[in-house]
Amino acid sequence: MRGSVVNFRNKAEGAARAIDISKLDFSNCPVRDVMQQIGGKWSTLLLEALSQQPYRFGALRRMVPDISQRMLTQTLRDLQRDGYIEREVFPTKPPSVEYRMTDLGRSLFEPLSRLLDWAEANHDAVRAARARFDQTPP
Amino acid sequence: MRGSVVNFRNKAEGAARAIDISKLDFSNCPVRDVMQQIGGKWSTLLLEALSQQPYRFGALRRMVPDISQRMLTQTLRDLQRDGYIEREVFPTKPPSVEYRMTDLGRSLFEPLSRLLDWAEANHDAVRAARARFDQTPP
DNA sequence: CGGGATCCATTCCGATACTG
DNA sequence: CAGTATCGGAATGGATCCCG
Repeated sequence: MRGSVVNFRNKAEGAARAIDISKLDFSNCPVRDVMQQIGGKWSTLLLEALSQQPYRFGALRRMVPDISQRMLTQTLRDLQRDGYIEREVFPTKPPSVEYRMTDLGRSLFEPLSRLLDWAEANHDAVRAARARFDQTPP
Repeated sequence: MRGSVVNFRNKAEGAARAIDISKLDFSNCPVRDVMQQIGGKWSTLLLEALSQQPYRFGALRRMVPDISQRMLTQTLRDLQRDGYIEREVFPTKPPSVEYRMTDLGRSLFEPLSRLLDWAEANHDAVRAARARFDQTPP
């Protein structure tokens, strides 16, 4: 398993004592840290869009019709912050801004894409399981 | 791309008119529907744990020391609802409950695991990008 | 056109207390 | 042991208005 589930080495290792949870830094866990961002409501949708080709702000907005302007801006900024996408401003009037994937983003999207393929292929099975669960007596 | 980004066929296709967003059912989008659950704060951690072997409630609690009892219960129920894990109750005194992955869960964890591998391998790059972004002038 | 700033609703999550 | 119930705070996301 990737280190431990929480990805840290207990400094009191060898001492079979209880560990002080408050002293641990769980943000060092890659699973948590990366999945946090990927798991956002709009992240994968935008990564999928930008995996095809660069798009401008307005184009992305049209591709994901129910995203708010605020969340589009914010999600794009967060993806840029993590190094998955780049932002280029063209000083035209009115200005235009283009977003494109970075190499890091493309390397992320490789395994991510396989997961999305799975989601599409097994969506029915998941929905069926859900329906079954919801119908059994409480 | 998997259908459109939002995964629906515009029924007014061919008519280049604006579509009525309020009439669309975005929950039919597998990407959204599956990633929603996977993206939860604890889901991947628990899936990773259970991908190894079945575990009891208390064991999972110890493997993820900072999860609350409430969230452990709830996340496990949600994962069970989606068909990724099974729950078996042994009517001992006191009762013991074991959680194990289903075939569906194992098939999900295959691509998911690749993504977690990526996260572990590229965590430093992500953190570096983040630090760079946060240091550039506001 | 591509945002920033504000305000508000919802949802998520943790802490605590109680139970078969 | 493995939950359930309730509460409150934090985080998340949407709506609206403004701006260069």
